[in-house]
Amino acid sequence: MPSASPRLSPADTKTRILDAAETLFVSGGFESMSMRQITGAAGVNLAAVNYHFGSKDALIQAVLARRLDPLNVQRLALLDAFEGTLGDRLTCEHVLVAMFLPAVRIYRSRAPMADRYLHFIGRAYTDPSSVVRDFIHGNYIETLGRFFFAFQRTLPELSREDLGFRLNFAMGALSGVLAGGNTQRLIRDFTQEQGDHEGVILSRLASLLVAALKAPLPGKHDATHYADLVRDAGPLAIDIGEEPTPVDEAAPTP
Amino acid sequence: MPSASPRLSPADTKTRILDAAETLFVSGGFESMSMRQITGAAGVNLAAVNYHFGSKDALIQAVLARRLDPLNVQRLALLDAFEGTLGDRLTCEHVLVAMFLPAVRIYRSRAPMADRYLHFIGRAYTDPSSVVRDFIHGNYIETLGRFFFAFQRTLPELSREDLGFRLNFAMGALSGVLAGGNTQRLIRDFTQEQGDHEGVILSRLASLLVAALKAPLPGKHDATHYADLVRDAGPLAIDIGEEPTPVDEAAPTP
DNA sequence: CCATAAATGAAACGGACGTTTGAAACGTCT
DNA sequence: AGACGTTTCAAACGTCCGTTTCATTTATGG
Repeated sequence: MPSASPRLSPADTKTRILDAAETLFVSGGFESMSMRQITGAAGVNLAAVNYHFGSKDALIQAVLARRLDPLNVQRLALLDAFEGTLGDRLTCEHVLVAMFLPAVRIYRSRAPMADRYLHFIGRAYTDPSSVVRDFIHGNYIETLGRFFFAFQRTLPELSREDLGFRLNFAMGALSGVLAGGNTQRLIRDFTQEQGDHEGVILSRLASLLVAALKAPLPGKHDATHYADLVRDAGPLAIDIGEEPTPVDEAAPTP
Repeated sequence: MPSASPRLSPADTKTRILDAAETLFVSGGFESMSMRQITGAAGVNLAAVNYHFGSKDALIQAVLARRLDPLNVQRLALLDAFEGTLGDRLTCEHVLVAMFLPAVRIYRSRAPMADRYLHFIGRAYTDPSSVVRDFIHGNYIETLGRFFFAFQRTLPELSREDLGFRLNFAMGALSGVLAGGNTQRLIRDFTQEQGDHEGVILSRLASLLVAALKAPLPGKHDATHYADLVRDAGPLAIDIGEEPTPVDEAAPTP
């Protein structure tokens, strides 16, 4: 009879911890995943996380970096390639493709894992904990900055702050969708009956985001159409309570 | 000299707790807000939360219900009014108006508070904790069900599951946008230079969501356009690591 | 084969968590 | 005034948290 539990290689231990932490993070967010849950699910000792990563904060940063770093590398490489090839003929659509094609390709190359991967991205971008938010902001502001200037080149009529805001809008919408999971169904739906060529997927996704990025023209007709509906609705007595008293951030208990 | 801290009325105590909890929830999510933070910020005793609400879980449910219940009441009333008035002439756009007009009116009626209000809604719909998720799902599945059938009436060509999925998509996108905060800027942007009549706001919002709800027609032209861009991108060597070993949800430490 | 570094294991650390307790302070009656 | 129900208060409860310690086991190089 072989030994009951053969020792794992160090690389295996680190990978098992990362995998377990990633799963728990997707299902409950950063604050709700405990070291004992992580190490228990990974089948390693409780002290292993602090030994291999240093702390829980450092662990979640490793979890995030493992998935998001290669994505950003590919995005920047694609943007560089487009800019080098096209020069001034670069369009807003090219930049969008550079942003989303890497994720779409990952989806297609790893079908069983891709759904989880995209769900993870959505969770990472919407997690409320400051550890995750600060990491996302700190480590990807560089990538976002590059894309910001690229978009600015292709949409010169937008001011700095206009563009920054609309980029936030587009990223927020995408994150919200991904955080809901079930992106496999999303992509299948967006590519119905056409075969899932990457071009089709991207055209569906981009058509929504281009609408947010390019300033919608006034379009009096639509406005008045909805104004009619609003008039039909009549007045609504809405009461959502009083203005809350501001919270002072003083220490709770000394 | 008057007494240092005059006793508050019970209603004030409950309201102060709700306000403080709401603020802390928006800034850090459910799991990261502690009872000592909440009561400290509200200026009440630590035991007050358990006395007035019973538990931390019950408190967050009260926080959520205070803001979301009146919203759903208004949404359902508006939907009823539309259905009663229009009958079979009800359109997909009417149902969208019934869903979003209450939030838009709240925004307009309480300018300084509305931004925080919409930010709160976004956080509530994206919080990863199971307490919040279960409450959202349990208490609003009824409202969602009513809107589901209304949408189904106006979009009969979509199957049950098709429509359910696309509703999830639309709600996810909206939640992601709202969770990012700064919705004041969003609405100002969507209504630029036209005065912020409700009809204009809704036409901007709805134009995005209608695109998600109504099945996008194949549109070969767009697809091939993006396919060209994808071809320009060339092959990408993407490695996101191995398939993670599944996590067994066994108890961490007995 | 033994010395050395790397990795794991079991157990405990101080602290923060949500919750409970029991007494004190308050408002409200007859 | 006094009794009663309600609300506040300080203090402590047991539990779980992230982290640390230190002995032990495993792999590696001379």
